Amino acid sequence: MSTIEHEIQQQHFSSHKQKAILNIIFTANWLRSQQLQLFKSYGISPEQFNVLRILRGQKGKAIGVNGIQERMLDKNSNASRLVDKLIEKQFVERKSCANDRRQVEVFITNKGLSLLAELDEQIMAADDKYIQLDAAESELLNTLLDKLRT
Amino acid sequence: MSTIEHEIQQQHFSSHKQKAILNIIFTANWLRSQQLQLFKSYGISPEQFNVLRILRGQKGKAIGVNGIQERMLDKNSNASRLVDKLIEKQFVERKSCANDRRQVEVFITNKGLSLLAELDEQIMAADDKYIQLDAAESELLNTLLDKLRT
DNA sequence: CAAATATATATGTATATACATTTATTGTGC
DNA sequence: GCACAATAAATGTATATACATATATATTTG
Repeated sequence: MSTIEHEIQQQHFSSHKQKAILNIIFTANWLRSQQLQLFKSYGISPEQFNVLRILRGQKGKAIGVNGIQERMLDKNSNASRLVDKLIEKQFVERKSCANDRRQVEVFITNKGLSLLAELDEQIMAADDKYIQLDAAESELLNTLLDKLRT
Repeated sequence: MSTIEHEIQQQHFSSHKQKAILNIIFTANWLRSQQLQLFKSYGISPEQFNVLRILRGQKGKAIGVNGIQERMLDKNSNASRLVDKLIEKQFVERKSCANDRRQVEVFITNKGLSLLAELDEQIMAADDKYIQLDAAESELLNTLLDKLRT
């Protein structure tokens, strides 16, 4: 019994669409909670982890704070400060850009890559375990979410 | 083109499931962003709005801070402080409980009900407009999300 | 009944988001 | 070239979450 009705103790919704909105928000919070413990044990937040993955995805190619922001899951986040936190922990480096001195170029360090290699694997293993969807259902879910935002 | 691939500029995902996780989190943030402007014009946050709706749902029946927390979309939120903010704005009242003096009973005021009546209608109208799912698709989405968390 | 335990709520602190503003630099029109 | 707008990033401040701890009251147990 993990219906949204049960989870938020609400029996009536004005429409399936309104219910879906609450369900998406609730499920996103639930997902975050599931992952938090693991993140915490590595001294990093889900948002910082997201930034690290973006940087790894660059494969050494230069990216600025703006580029990170555009690729983030939350477009209203504040990449500048997240990068600060990651620099403190030596997971990323900041280099000033020669061509355009307004820009900075952000790179993931070897220490950052090591962390990701380990944490990423554990997060994915955990996800696979507690997310009760098969590939076809996941694909359908992606289709619906993409359509929702069209 | 509002596929998640495009939105976060990432072409490769390790599985449909992993992609779905990012899609849910991204979509929840997107939904929040869509609603924020409207909330802001009424001097309230989405989380405070959620608390007000919970209180309205009580139809005058007493509920404590704990009960609010259990019904919230984010179980890790902090109902106590959200109630504080709502009291400042006179949208809710706090009464000490006679039977159990540890508890407080929280009620929505007429001012709070008026706000909800107006804002709720506008939020739902806006949602209907920018959420591109029909009732059947919404129902399917709810089924998938409920299953995911099983 | 007193001491220990449990419960309801509040509070302290670190992190993150929302949004306006600031600072530094670059590009453009005249 | 210079004033002015545009851009990249950083910063200030309010709100919210995550989690540990504190405070008050209630319940249980010896």
